[in-house]
Amino acid sequence: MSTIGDVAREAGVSRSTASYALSGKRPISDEVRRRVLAAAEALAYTPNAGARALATSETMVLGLLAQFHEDEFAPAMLQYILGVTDTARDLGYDTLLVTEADGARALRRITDSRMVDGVVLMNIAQEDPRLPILRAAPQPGALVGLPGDCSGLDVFDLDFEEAGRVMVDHLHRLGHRELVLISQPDHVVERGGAYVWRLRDAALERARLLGVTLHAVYGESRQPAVGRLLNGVLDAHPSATGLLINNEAVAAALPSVTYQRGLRVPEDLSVIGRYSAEFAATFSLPYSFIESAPDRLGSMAVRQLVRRVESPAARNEPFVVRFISPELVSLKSTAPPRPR
Amino acid sequence: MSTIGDVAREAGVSRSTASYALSGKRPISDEVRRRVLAAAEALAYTPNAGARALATSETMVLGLLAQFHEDEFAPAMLQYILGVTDTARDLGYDTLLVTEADGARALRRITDSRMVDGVVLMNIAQEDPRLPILRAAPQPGALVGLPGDCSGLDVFDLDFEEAGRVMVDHLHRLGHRELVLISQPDHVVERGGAYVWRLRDAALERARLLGVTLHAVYGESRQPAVGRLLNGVLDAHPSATGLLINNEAVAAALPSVTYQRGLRVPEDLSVIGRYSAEFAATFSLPYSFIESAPDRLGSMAVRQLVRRVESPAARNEPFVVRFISPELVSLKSTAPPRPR
DNA sequence: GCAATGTATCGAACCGGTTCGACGATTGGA
DNA sequence: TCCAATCGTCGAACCGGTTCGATACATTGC
Repeated sequence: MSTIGDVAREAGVSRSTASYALSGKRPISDEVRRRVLAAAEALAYTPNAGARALATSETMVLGLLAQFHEDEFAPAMLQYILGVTDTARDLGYDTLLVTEADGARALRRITDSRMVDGVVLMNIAQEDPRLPILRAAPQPGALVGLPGDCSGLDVFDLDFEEAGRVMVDHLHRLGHRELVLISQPDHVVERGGAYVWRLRDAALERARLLGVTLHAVYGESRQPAVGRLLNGVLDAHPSATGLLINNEAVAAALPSVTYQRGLRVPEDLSVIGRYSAEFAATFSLPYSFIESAPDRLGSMAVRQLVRRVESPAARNEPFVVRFISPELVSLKSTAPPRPR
Repeated sequence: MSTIGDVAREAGVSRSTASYALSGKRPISDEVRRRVLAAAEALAYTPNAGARALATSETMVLGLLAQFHEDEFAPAMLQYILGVTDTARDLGYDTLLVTEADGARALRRITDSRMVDGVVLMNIAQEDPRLPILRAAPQPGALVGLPGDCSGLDVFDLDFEEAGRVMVDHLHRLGHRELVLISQPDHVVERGGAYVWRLRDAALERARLLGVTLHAVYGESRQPAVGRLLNGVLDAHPSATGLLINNEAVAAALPSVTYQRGLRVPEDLSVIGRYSAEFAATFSLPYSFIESAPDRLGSMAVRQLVRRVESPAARNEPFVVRFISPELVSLKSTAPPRPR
């Protein structure tokens, strides 16, 4: 491989002149610039990333910490990841994907060694052990997901509270008075997945205000437990007329259960999910849903991160906590209730 | 952040001595080693990745080129990715995930700039424009998927030909004489997805030998087209008693279609898929399937890649093309045929 | 006609590691 | 007692970029 020294020699100038001609950071005569560019072209010169990182303290790489837990629905994660990698590339960055189980250690490794200019954290827990490390790190970071303590961090998440209220309001307006909300499995909550109770508590509160009965149950995330759970829930609450689903795996499993039981949606049962349009299309889910906008969230996180990485001024701006408002996309899976 | 110079000063030795004490590449007295390690600990010293890469020409990063096409089923890809990242980490490497649409340009970028020590390529096409670049690159590479020309490359893939034969054999043995094989969409083949016709042609050949009628149809990968397609296929071939599915999206969509049509599996229809156990569990697919072993393939590719990266001897070994033999996992979705 | 200004280029230092060759101090053998 | 070998450490060079300060030369102003 050729170095900038080779290019300089080929063009008959010094290394520094070659560097300036390529970067444009100092005025260079047209003649010399032309020669340097031609030499670089001829030698297929590409700057060495390590050397450049050493000299400039910029790697043009962002870290992406994502975790794939047994009890979470992996396909839903993928869209967040693609939102991040696509936007990063648009802004000129590559993405180091880290899926290590010990996220704290991984974070320390990639920040301390200066492999990355910034990091995006996903699967944020209420008390996330990675956050103290991120706050102390020299690089900026952005979160997709809401932790207990947002201080010193840029945070992006869906407004799950509002999502819970929108779901309840919508079915209440149609006349429903008894609903079931299926959340994520227990472990997700125990691990600190706050979005589960954020949506649930807001939904319960709104239901209470409206005089609607809301049964909140935990879900499952793997088959065949999901199917059993769904059947159990429908058996246990025969008079419930609406189903709210804050759990991708349950949503994906629902169609076969309703077919099996001969339930029609929305005639016999109204259903609202919470996932992305992409997810709905992939799994052909015929339910109205709250758009969870994973690509938008990933993209927003990266944009803010890159702002801070690239501008010293931006690094001192106050931190932001930004919620995407839930949008209810209607696929006509809700209707006025009818006793089952 | 502290540098090795800081550590050396703190320990009262030269930078080179500190380096040797930490790496163990030259004998160092116990006393000095102790002081250096203590200093490194006290200063929370972590080597700068860029500097080390520059000095050693090793980045401890592997590139992973994956593409997410509109007409492919994204969740299936995820498992290959995790197979790669997990194994890479076990071997001490981080993973640069590149999902850029222009894979050839991306590959050139990360190899020329020496950001990675090696690359894993996925979504291999018959005539893949990335392969000439990979062959010319200074870093070794490994492929998950079989291209038209394997020369100069390590290649890992499922034995799709054998998979096609196993499917046909299995149903033939049960007494089936008319089958339908649903493949990937047209575009996948046009783009060079050889695995589609590798399985299909082998299945057709075996069916011909056995005197079995095999209707080979293209699939779809997005809803609602998938559902329409499935219904169309079942309408068009009312006397077919077995379904072979080489298409994750179609497999995922099949349960709701069979429920809708009141078809029982395996009583009315025998079904065999081709996907991973993980995929089957995630989507609660009740069909016997050929295990496509994405995690194993990703892992094998990385192991071979790292061997070549780390050992100059291994770099000169002959290239390997290794096929995983298809294993039929029975979930009892096949039975002797009965006219529909 | 000469100082002041501006423009294009060069040399050297630096980023933070690793590694090679040399050197002084100890040890062992003759 | 002297020399060779061994061990532990140091200084310097190097990896391949970027950037600062200096310099040479051309241009402008008075």
